[in-house]
Amino acid sequence: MFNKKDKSYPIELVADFLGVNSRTLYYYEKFSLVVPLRRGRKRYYSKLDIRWLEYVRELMYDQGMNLRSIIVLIRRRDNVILDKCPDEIVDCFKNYLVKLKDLQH
Amino acid sequence: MFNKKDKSYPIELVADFLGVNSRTLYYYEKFSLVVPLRRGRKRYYSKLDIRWLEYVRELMYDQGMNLRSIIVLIRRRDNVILDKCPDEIVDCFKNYLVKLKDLQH
DNA sequence: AACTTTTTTCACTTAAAGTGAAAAATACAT
DNA sequence: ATGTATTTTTCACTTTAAGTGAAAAAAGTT
Repeated sequence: MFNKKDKSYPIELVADFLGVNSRTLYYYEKFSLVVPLRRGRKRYYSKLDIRWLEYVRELMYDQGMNLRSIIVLIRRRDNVILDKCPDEIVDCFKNYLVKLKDLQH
Repeated sequence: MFNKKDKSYPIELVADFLGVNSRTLYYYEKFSLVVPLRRGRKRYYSKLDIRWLEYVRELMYDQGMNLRSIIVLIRRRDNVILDKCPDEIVDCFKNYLVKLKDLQH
């Protein structure tokens, strides 16, 4: 069985799911906001990575926070703000994968 | 005696002390980041206001946070990040006032 | 009324966040 | 190995938040 930390999702899939350009994920990586696994040159993201990115997007788009603030909060291990990332987001991504498979047949 | 909540410092003085343009303080007011007392049209800031603004500047300039993030943290009453505003800042401002008086003689 | 101070408005600058397009690097199939 | 497809990287551009300059508007003072 796979677990949440297995890095197995390629960048385009993740970007599509999040509704962002893959360049945005490269951009986030510059700030170590997310660090995918590299097999050769290719990047692979885990479910936890994706869940985390979903939360980052929420903070930035719904709330208007910037990257630096999120980095500050991580550095301060500010659990008040960082522990509020719900499980349902992962399930949402699961559904997306199912839909994607359906489309490919 | 005056206490820290007495609103008694005019905007130009505060702006000078903080090293910002007074327009910046008007700008912050739009977001209710600081709310000075109005006597007629004129604005007066308290020592607590000033201490708070000092801290806001530190978060923004030293750490790179943006206004929205600070507002989010206030709304969440995030004491982890908001309680770190030290008393010395107030003393620093006191010294500034003394110096200013000296210069006027 | 004339002058000063404070506030407000408009337009501009700067930098962060993000994106498009194309070049470069790599992997893949024949 | 050679041509094709995929992924990464670079460059340049757009958009928006934050901040500022200048001048008009409003108020206060003498």
